[in-house]
Amino acid sequence: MRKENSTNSINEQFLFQVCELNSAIAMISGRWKSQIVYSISQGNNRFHLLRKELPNISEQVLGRQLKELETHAILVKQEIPETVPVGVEYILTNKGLDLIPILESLCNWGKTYAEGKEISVCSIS
Amino acid sequence: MRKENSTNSINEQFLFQVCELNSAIAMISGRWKSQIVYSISQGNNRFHLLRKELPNISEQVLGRQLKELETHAILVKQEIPETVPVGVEYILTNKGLDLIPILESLCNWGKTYAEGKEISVCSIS
DNA sequence: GCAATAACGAACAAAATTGTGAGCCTTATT
DNA sequence: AATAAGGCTCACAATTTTGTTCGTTATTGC
Repeated sequence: MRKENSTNSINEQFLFQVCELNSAIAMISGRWKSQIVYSISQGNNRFHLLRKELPNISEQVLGRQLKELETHAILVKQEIPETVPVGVEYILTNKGLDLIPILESLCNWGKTYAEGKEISVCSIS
Repeated sequence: MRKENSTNSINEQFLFQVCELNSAIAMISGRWKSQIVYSISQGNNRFHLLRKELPNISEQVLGRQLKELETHAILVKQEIPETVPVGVEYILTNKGLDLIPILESLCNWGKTYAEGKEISVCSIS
């Protein structure tokens, strides 16, 4: 899927080395990702619950995003024992949980300015 | 460039309405964007300074990202008076400045786990 | 027997992002 | 006269992300 030596991925690697900020953002950007993380933190930790929360997502896309979040160790998949067919729960790791307050501040930042807080420049430079 | 009625952009709109979190992330994701914002906050607020900081970026791409950040009111362009040819400074708005501490926490979050902090799940659920 | 639920995977297609090559304007310097 | 600095823009190509279609496993309900 990824070309190892495209300028695009070379640049991506370069940024990852400049600062972890860039890899952090790469982990949480992606169409549904941060919303999925947030929904799981709210208790929607099953495949079908997430589908209900995100009615427009297709199953393939949801599965793909979950797998990527798992790759980045933001969540883990756990089979629920004694269920047939076997049910699966998605659990945030401590890494994923640490992300929640940051997502909340991003959310508040967005809200503040969407609700009309004045945007200006501080001209004393 | 954007198709108004693609599923992709419908889904994007849907997420924007679910929570400002998603629009916030949309504003800062994009190959060089958060690094540019951070660099400007560190004083690299001219086109050519940013090029020095990001040696692999092309002028076209830098210009495009700056314009998008301007569209989202994260920064503004200001001509420096009395310069010939006219110089341009990029200044973070208060919206952009408010973003900096959030970017810093994201950066720390990334660093913490990249440096090997143990990742685990809290099994008391 | 047929549909539904839960949880995906593979292959492919559509759309979006990112990068490339070239060009433009003005002034100062060599 | 040619080149460089500073700051861009356009059209197009390459790459990546996102979405679609179909198929799978196993069990319960009608």
